[in-house]
Amino acid sequence: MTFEPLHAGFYEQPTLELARALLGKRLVKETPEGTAAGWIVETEAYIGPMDRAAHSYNNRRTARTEVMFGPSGHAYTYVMHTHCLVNVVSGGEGNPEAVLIRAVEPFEGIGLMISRRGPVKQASELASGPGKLTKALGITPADYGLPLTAPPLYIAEGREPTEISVGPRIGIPNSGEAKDYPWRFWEAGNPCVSGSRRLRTAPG
DNA sequence: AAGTGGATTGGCT
DNA sequence: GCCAATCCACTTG
Repeated sequence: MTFEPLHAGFYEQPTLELARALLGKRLVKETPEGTAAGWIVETEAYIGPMDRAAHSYNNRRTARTEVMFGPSGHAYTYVMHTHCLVNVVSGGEGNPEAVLIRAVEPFEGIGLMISRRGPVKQASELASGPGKLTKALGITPADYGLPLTAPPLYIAEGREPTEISVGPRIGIPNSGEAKDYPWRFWEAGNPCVSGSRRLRTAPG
């Protein structure tokens, strides 16, 4: 099954707005094994030169960050420890900004996701983290630089998120003030958001 | 040429 | 909560 990709203009909005707007959209990856897709339920914004947590902090331009300096709407993939993470490039040409996709809710190709991820207790755990979702959807470092406006990797219209929560980003304790910026967005109460299992016992 | 440190995850205490 | 797994970009010599 194929969905209609969002047009390139969608990615022209400011990065913080884009991070919100991506919630509820569908992230789709087509491979020879089949199509896997999920609703985006968690994102984080990384805003170039002034964001110490961003790889492009201080306009650092290297082979890895090169795609961030290019046009919006392309994929920035990179390897973290043993996992691949995927970002949506934003900010427009010359502005190295991006939105990290941190979690999706499985929508299509769930059997395929299970075969890639191995057995999980709950379907909500299949893609409830930035490294999990790339494995579940089959996104790899080979997807670096791909436009998100056409197969095999693209984002399509989805649903309206019920309620959006905002908070500081995850896993950047050594980034000075930047660690407290409220640049993480997620669907309130959605069990597919990263860390949901951990937080389930301590809600307010 | 070698060392360092992650935008993580899963398993064990 | 702690820690190993395991890889690569980037820095330093």
